[in-house]
Amino acid sequence: MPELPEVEVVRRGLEEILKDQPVLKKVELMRADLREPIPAKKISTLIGEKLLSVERRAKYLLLWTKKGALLSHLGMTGTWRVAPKGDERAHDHIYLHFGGGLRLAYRDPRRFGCFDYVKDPQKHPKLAELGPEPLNADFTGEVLWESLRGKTVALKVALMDQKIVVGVGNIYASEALFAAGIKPTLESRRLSKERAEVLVAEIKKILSRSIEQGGSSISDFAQATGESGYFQTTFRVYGRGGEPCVTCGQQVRTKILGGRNTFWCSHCQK
DNA sequence: CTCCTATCCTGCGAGC
DNA sequence: TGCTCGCAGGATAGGA
Repeated sequence: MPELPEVEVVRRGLEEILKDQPVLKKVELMRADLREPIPAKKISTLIGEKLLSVERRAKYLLLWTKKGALLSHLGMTGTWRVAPKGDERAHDHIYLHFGGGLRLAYRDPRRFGCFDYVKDPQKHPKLAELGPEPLNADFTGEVLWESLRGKTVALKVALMDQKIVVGVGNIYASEALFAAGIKPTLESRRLSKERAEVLVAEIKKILSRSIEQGGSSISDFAQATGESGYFQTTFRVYGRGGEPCVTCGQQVRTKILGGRNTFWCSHCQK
């Protein structure tokens, strides 16, 4: 589910739910590992603390207490939900119990997600090497262009590289390139500065529009995190291989790039 | 260094 | 209906 917009929607939902909650009373692990072992002992540092805010960095969530944060990555299939007593489901791996009786469940069938305890984000190995946030003002066409210098990988692969820019995953990479009229197979170093500006503008536009639409699903956050109407309705190329391009009618092409299926229109994207 | 591939894991839809 | 196959929104290790 989660690229940047979905994680941001989850962040907002979690922050709303956790606002004014009493202290975290118990962390219940239903298994010892996901993609990696869950550091239960370190995480237990947070017990007895209030959750003060929820931060998003790239596709990571940081649930902050004054002692440190619980780091949560949703992988491909991770979700958070409010799970009242009786609402236990297969693949619930972690329950957070709060003083007032609220229980939050982390569910992740494929277990590609991960957890950690973070004290200083700057020093955390998973966070330290991340590239710029696409929605921040410091992510500009020039910055992107600079970081693509000399790179021979397909532009679409570079967009999914979290060192170049964070939060753009397989769907939004295809969608942003379509919106910018740039073919995903273009060698990264061949992107002109001018076209980099266009691409950055489209990335920002598409991510923020998606967050806005996902925002409407915050109310049913407890049921189905992140599954906003955006997905079914507004993809222009993703998942539409062989179908006519929404702009010109030519067949949408597909190709595996960086191990992931990629969609584009060779008439509209040069 | 950079780039590419395989891999972790379960669920679901397509096709037989 | 039931089975198998291929594919799925991420990230990383290891090899070339």
